[in-house]
Formats: sequence, structure tokens, C-alpha cells
Amino acid sequence: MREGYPFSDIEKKWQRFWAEKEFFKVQPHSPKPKFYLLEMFPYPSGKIHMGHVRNYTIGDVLARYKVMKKFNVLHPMGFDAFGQPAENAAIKNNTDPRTWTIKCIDDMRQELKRMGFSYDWSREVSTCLPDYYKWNQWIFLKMFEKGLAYKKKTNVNWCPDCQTTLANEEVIDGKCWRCKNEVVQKNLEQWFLKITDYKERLLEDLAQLEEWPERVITMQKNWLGRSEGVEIYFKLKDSREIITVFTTRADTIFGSTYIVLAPEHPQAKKIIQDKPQEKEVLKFIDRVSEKARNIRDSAEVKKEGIFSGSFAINPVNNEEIPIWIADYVLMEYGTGAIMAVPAHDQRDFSFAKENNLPIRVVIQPLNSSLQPDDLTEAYEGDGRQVNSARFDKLPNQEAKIKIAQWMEKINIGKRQCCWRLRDWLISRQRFWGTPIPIVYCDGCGIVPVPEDDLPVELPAKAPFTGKGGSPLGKVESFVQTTCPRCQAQARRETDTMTTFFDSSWYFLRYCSPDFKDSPFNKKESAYWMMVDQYIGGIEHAVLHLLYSRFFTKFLKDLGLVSFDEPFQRLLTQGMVLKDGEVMSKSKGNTVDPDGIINEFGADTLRLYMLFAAPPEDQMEWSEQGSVGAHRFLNRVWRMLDALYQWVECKSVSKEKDRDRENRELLKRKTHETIKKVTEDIESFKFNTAISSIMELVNEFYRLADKIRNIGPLQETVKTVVILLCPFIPHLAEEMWKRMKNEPSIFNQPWPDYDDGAIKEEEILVVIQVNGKVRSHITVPVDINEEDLKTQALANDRIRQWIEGKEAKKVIVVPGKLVNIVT
RNA sequence: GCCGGAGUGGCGGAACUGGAAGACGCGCCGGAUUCAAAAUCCGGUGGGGCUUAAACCCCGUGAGGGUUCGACCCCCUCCUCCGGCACCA
Repeated sequence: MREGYPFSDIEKKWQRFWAEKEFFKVQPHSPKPKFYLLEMFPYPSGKIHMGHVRNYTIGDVLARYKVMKKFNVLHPMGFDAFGQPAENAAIKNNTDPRTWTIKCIDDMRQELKRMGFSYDWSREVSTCLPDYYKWNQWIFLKMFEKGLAYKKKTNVNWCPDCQTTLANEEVIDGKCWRCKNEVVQKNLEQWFLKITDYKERLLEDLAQLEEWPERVITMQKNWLGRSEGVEIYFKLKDSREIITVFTTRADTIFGSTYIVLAPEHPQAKKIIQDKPQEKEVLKFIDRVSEKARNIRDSAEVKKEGIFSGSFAINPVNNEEIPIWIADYVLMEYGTGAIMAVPAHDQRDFSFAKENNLPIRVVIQPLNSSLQPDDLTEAYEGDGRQVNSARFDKLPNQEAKIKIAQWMEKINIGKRQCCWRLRDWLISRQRFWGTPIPIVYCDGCGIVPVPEDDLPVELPAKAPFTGKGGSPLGKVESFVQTTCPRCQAQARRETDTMTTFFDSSWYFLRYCSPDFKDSPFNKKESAYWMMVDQYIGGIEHAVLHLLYSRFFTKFLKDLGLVSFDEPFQRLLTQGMVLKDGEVMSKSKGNTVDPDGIINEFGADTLRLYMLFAAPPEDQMEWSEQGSVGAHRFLNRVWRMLDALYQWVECKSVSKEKDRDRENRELLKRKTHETIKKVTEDIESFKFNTAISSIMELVNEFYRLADKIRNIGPLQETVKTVVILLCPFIPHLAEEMWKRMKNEPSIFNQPWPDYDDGAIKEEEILVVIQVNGKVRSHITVPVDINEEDLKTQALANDRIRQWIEGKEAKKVIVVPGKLVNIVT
């Protein structure tokens, strides 16, 4: 079998050491600068997977590095412990979600400990505990108080498989983000949070997030979806009714030949009253409304529409234009009504062609003249205005502004911003979540549970089957209550909160996990926040990261925090792949971290995870690669033997006359490596940090028996161990101890490099002829340009290349190269 | 369709952001050690050419063009892959 260092004993030993010494417990009142490092907490499934291992290993390297850099590091861990899987598992295994979840948390904590992560476990947080979810309810009540939590009946996303409603953010391509099943629309009364009240701040403050990946910023911008335009008011021909449309293309208003309302538009039914086509139109509206949203959403599906029988007056030219009702206009966006400009909007164009509606060109491209009859598609580009009265001949971009200003002035329009973001639906028809602290009283209506009565605790048992309504609704002892206001018989809200509510503020709870008086201790959070570095998966680019930003701003408005944003710096780590595909149980291509730990140890697993790819990139799992990492660790381990043997035999090599040179070589490499590793850790280039340490180890073995004095060798081994310790903490502690040093190695300061040791006296300079390398020379570092040039030209090989030609130009890059152009 | 990101050996990935492309690791080949194997160690390893050998030469970072003394890196066009948004008015 494989022989090598006794990783199993070593890892257990040092894990025990850290635990007994409470080594990573946060020291309060430290004069050191603080550093709050956070990784997205896991859902406690009971087993960690490679994605967790990668995420948390990346974090742990940074945590341990910062400890050695003498920061006061907060590095907590907890569990996002509410959620459907517990409920489903409980149904399946005939147990209850609480028991199941607690067991999973225990198992998972053990697994995390086996990886040797440097968490302060005394601050562990589990969202399913009343101590925690009490504060979810508290925050909800504050939102309710401010009018930010409200109930409304509307069309909502419903996942038939999960048997619950979903937020817009949880619907990906018309499918449930969790189970990937088709989402349908249901008309239900649900609780929403008015995240839209914060849309401007959510957008503006993205500018503060300079250390977030551009990708995430873009995704959030897209999701918020701000677009500038104009609301235009169209009077009806034969009533006092006004229809408001929204457009981003005010420049095309003179080309509007009809108006379209969404089928659900509240005015639709009004304008068809007493019209001959009333019945037919109503039938159309009913039919179209039933079309599944995702079918209607698709651009490929044919658009249907019907003439309403009414006409509107275009306020800019008093033209009568017909009003249509069509399914290509969505009630959810803008005003649910548009002015159609077939000449300059492809959707309007297709619809106009289909229904024989007129087309009028109002923007001519610079080098051609469009005729309505010749058009085969809409012209959506820029040009000059035509058929636009006093705005004719203006470039359309200029006209866009002028027309908007003019419409505002004469009160036929108003500049507006339209957003894509909708309010956040937080009700879930599931058991295993935070009860929404609301009571329904026949007399008083919707009544919030008083703060003093919190938490509204989940009952110990509920008849959950996974189908058919909120399980809490079937627990009479839970439902039946008295109205906090009038003491009459009342009923509790039976929906629970989405778990994204729980995770929107957990980073604050870590600052004071046992605090009893409010969600968190203001003083503590003021000290620790913002999170200096947050690490997690890209899948939360919008969901969790948007919600947390929203909560932070809300808490700021409450006066509980003084900052706008929760996360200073964000790293989104790449996924772990196997055979080119994401590891997943359904694909059956998972690799169990436990197995790797048993076979090679946690240090090997950690090292390989970090070495195989940069943190942000996807990473392909390779069995061979992990073997290679293990081989390297054995090689590191044997450096101790090498030192021992050196003392034992002192083998005399004939190269010992180059002792001084070799010593300098090793010293230089050692200090170069310190420099490189330090820079690389700071910029998350762990893979190259490790490869440079590998180089140093190679150099050590190459020179080990060519150096007379053991001192420099010991120095190098010591440096290797220190540089490696954030990556492979167990082995590093063990070697540190064996080198007769006092544990823990993490009490050591991170080493500085010696500039003097790195400095070279002579350097290699490349000589090119016409950009091709033809020779190289070794010269003193401080050689001046003239001398370098002379030496280059005098070089034998170079003389051959430029023989018979004239050096027209010589480019000298100091310290690097000389290029001779002939 | 729009907006991002990426394309480098057999593989994972390097290359101070314009200065010797392929560091480091995996794999493979050869050698040492061994009764043999495992483990370990040493050497080689982009393609082609030339040579007894070394030296050396040519080609090479998705394709094609350009800027530059010099391009994986900057600019233009195109192809492929990945991600986001998309009937958003």
C-alpha cells in the first residue's frame, strides 16, 4: 500500500489541539485591526460535498493567513437550517424535521471539523432555532410597521412539485430553481416585502462595490432593470378615460399607429363596454389569460390580438388610432399599455403586418429612404426625424430628449423610469420555516403579534404530507389564538417565510450570536461589520446577495447599522466538475470528500482543491491530481529526513567548493518564494502560490547535499512550512513542532522577505535581432544602457546575424532585453 | 437578439498586463534503486527540421487581418464554448 506520512494521526492530533486551546475563538477588545471573513453558510444536508470543501478551503486559507498577519479575525460558521429538504426527508423517513435537521447539523459540523477549518465554533448560528427565528419575526414586524411587509392577492409563481409559491428570483427560465420543475401561475393572497422601495439605492450603491466581481454587479443591474422613458397620456375618442403608455422611444411617437393594452389591463374591459365586439373581446381576454405565463413569455410563440372597438387620440398630432388588446403586452411591465410604432419596433411591426395595421416611418437612416410598403422588418436604429412636425430633420437621439421635454411642458407626458424588479414574495406554504407573526381577527383584521410575544414558535408536530396547503393550518393548537388587540378568538397566519429571509441578515447575528435584546448587538456589529471578505457560489448573484443588500439598507433606516452595504469584497468560487459536468447526485458523478480524507487526509484534499485551478474558475476533479498533491506533501514531510540525514552522514560532495554560491542561491529562492506567496495569497492566486512553494522544495532537494552548513537548509524548511501552513495546517503544525518550535505555528507572524537577498548582482539579458531571440548575455544589474548596447552588438552570435547589414535601431529595455533592428 | 467572460501541449493550468510562450502539477517515455513490485530518486517530454551529439533553424497561444522594433496580451472581422438578460415597450 501507499506509504507516507501519518496524516490520520497528525490531523486528529492538531484538530484536538485547536479545539482544546479554543485557538480560533475570537478575542474581544483586541487592539489588532479586525477582519471579518465569511463563507456562505450551508444547508445542513448532513454531508459536505466538494463544493463546500472548495468554498470553505478558500476561506480557511485566507483566515489563517490573516491570523498570521495579526488581524483580529472573525471566521464563523453556521447552518441555513430551515427549508424543504428537511420536511421532505422527514416525510420519507417518518421522523420530524427538527430531529432530522439537528442530526444533520451534528454530522455536518463533524465533517467540517475533519477538514480542519479555523472557525470560531462558539459563535455557531442555526436559523431553525427559536433564538434565531425570533429575530426574523422581529424584523418582519418592523417591516410591517413601516409598510414594507404587506399582503396582496395577485398572480404568483407556484411550484406544483414543491407545493409552494416562489419569488420571481427563484424562477429560472420558467422553472423552479430548486427542483427544476415548470412553475405555474396561481392567483393567491400572499405576503410581500416592498423591496421595490429600495430599488434606487440598490442600484446606486452597486457603485460602492468596487471589490465585487463585475459579473455579479451586471447581473444585479439586469435584475433591477432600470430603463428611462416617458409616460404618455392618450385620451379616448369617446370617453373621458385616459390611457397611459410607457415608452423608451419618445422619438417615435409620431409614428404610432395604434395602441395595445395587455389583456389583464384594468381599462380593457371598460373601453369595450357597449361596443359591438364586446363579447368577442371578453372571450379573447379569458382565453389568453389562461395561457401559461411561460408560453406567453416565449418570443417564438405567435402573438394574438383583437381590436377593442375603441380609438385613442395621439396627443402629439390629434390623430385617431385604434386600441388593440394583445398578449404581447405584459401587465407586469411599465403601465401594461404601449403605443405601437410598427416602423421602428420589430414586435409592433410583426403584429401590424399580421393584422393589416398601418405603418409610418418617422426616422430615416442617414443614407437611405425607407418606404413603409418596402419594409420587411422594423428599423430600430438611429437617423433623422421625418413626419414629426416641428421635430423633423433632428437626429432622433436629440429629438428623443426634446420631445420628452415638450410633452412634459404641455402636460401630455412625463419622464419616468421603469424597473424590472418586483416586490419580493416571502410566503411559503411549508412547515419548516419561520412562522409569519400575524394574527387574523374578524374584528381587527390583520394584527401583528406584539414584540413581547415573540417568538411565535413552530409546533412540535404537524401533519405534513408534502401536498395540499400549509401544514401549520392543520395544527389547531397553533392556529387558534386570541387577537392581541381585542382578545377575541382569532387565527394565526399559517404560511412560513422563505428561507432567504433567514439568510438575509445572518452575517449580523454572528457578531453577537447570543444577544437577547435585539437581532444583534449594535456595538458589536459596528465593530465587525462590514464583512471584509465574503465567499460563495455565483448562484446567489441575485437571490441572496440582493436580499442581504436590501435588508442592510432597511436596518440602516431603522438606525441599527450605519453602513449601506453588508459585503465589502466578494469572491465567487467556481464549481467543481467531474468529467466536464457539475457534480450532482442525479448525475451520479459525485466524489465524496470523506473518502478522500480517509485515503489521503484533509491536507491533501485542501491542497489539491487549491492547486488545481484559480478559485474563481471551474475546477475539474481529477483522481490523479489528488494523488499528485499527496505526493508533494510526502515530499515536504521528507524534508525533515533530509535534514536529519545531512547531520548523520555529512556526505562530502565535490561541489562543496561552490558552497557559498549554493547558499546564496537557496536563500534567494527562499525569499523570492516568500514574496511570491504573499502576493499571490493577497490576490487569491492560490494555485500559483503553491506552485512556487513546489519550486522551492525542488530547489531544496537539488541543493541539499551541496551545502556545507545546515543552517540555510533549516531556514528553508522552516520557510516552506510557514508558507504552506494556511493551506495544509495539520502537517505544518506537526513539522513545526518536530523542528523543535513551540506550537502553534499560527502564533508566528507571516514572514517578510529580505529585499537584499532577492537582489541579484548579475542578470540575463536577451538579445533579439528583428524581434527574434538570437542570443543572451549575463551582465551586472546596474549596467547602463550604452554599455549594454555595446555588449549586445559585440556578441559573437549577434555579429553573425547582422553581418553585412546595418543596425538601424537598437531598442534597450533595461534589465530585460536588447532588440537590434536591421 | 443584446450584454459579459473565455478559447494556450495528451490533461489541469502559468506567463511581472507589450519583452525568451508552456512555470508548477498530472500523464507519458527512459534510467537508478529492488529478487520483483510498490514507494522514492534522476533525466526527458509543443510540432517539425538538421546533426554522431551539442549548438542551431523553422512553425506554434480558436481563424484571418492590423498596430508595434517586439503581440497569448492592444485594435478590427469572424468562429466556437460558457454565463446573464430577453415580447421589458
